[in-house]
Amino acid sequence: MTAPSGPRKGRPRNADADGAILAATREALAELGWGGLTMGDVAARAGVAKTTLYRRWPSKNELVVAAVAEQLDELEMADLGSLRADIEAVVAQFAALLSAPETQAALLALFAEATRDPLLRKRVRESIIEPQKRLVIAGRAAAQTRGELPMDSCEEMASAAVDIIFDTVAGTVVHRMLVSGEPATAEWISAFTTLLLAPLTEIAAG
Amino acid sequence: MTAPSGPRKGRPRNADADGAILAATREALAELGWGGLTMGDVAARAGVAKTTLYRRWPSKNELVVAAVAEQLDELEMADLGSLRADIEAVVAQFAALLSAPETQAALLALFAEATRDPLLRKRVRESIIEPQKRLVIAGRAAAQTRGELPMDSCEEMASAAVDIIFDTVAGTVVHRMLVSGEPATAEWISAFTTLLLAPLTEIAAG
DNA sequence: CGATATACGCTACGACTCGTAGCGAAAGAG
DNA sequence: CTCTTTCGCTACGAGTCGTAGCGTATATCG
Repeated sequence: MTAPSGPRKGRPRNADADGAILAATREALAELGWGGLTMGDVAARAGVAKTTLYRRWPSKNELVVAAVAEQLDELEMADLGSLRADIEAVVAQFAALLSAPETQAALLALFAEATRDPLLRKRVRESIIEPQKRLVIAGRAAAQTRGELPMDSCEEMASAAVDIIFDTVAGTVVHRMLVSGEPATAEWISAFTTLLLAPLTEIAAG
Repeated sequence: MTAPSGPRKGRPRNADADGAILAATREALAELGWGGLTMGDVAARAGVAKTTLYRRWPSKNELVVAAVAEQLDELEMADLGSLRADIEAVVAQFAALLSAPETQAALLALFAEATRDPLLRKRVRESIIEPQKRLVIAGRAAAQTRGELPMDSCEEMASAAVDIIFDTVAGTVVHRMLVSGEPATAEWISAFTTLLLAPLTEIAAG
């Protein structure tokens, strides 16, 4: 379904233009931010006319959402064999994602817009937040099968544990990368993981 | 120093206008977001002329920074007699403040703009982030006098501890309230405090 | 009291951006 | 060849930022 049955008659769209425009949007977003980004500038960077942008996306907001969504389709998670390694991998992944200036500006601009647009907020949560939560769930499950963490006594506690761990990891990394503005060095990741490991078993046990 | 010795001659500024303008800014920011907020609209809401805004703040950015900073000055650190109670109280305060839509939109819009504007980023850190560290400092001092935490072995370690604690608390609460969009229930606050208390003494001890 | 100095509201302005409309030309389908 | 769609280009109306000028209101100083 949703077969992209493009128009069968007429001049076809430039297939390369979409990627070039979205890349130019992310580039401009990194340099100028949401407010400083202009459609004319994006068009010039992509080497197309401004009217071409509006022919493919109805507004500046929609264009930026599409540009960020395309960027966030790369997220994955690996089982590294130990709880510490998995946590450090998750933290490093967050940090790497947030170290790109274009992602910083794009994500925060999206979050800001989402605070007053419930539809956009829902889309951000489903496309960005929940997938990251699955990383925590997978890591916990792997640690439990390895015997590093006790099995969940009940489903409710497990869900709460996932939420609190995710909020702490994501929140702290985001705060450090975006607010403090300091990079997540290997030393910092290791120290934060140590800090996180101490109470983890307690919470997991319930 | 920095005695705000205002001009001694000439018509004095309307003392009520500052508060009205900042309140109008937060209100407009909640309804329209950063991009939708206009200086003319803020002036109309506050019942002043647009030129009055520019007479008191040099730009839209600075006005929003001041509006958000004023909002966050409401936070206070209460001495409730135990470290756990103090932490839970300040987390609850912070969460309650961030549950207001106007604060959500304001903070996120500000952070988003700050990712591209180093000067604005610096202003945000100085006017909003750094002043809130006083809560951590006060809470730690109270806990130390009560004997719940050891005294600082050296100033450098104490400063690092304050930074880490603040980053974790602020980052986690902000993330949960603004990004995940879930309320900070009493259960969540209690669980997060437990998570925070375990490594706290280690860090404080150095 | 008058002179001085500042804040105020109002209007207008230049520069810039959004998003749209119209034009001729290009590129494919039937 | 004809029809349809996309393309780049130019121009436009509406709206915003931040500034300047003007007359007026309200304070301090001599």
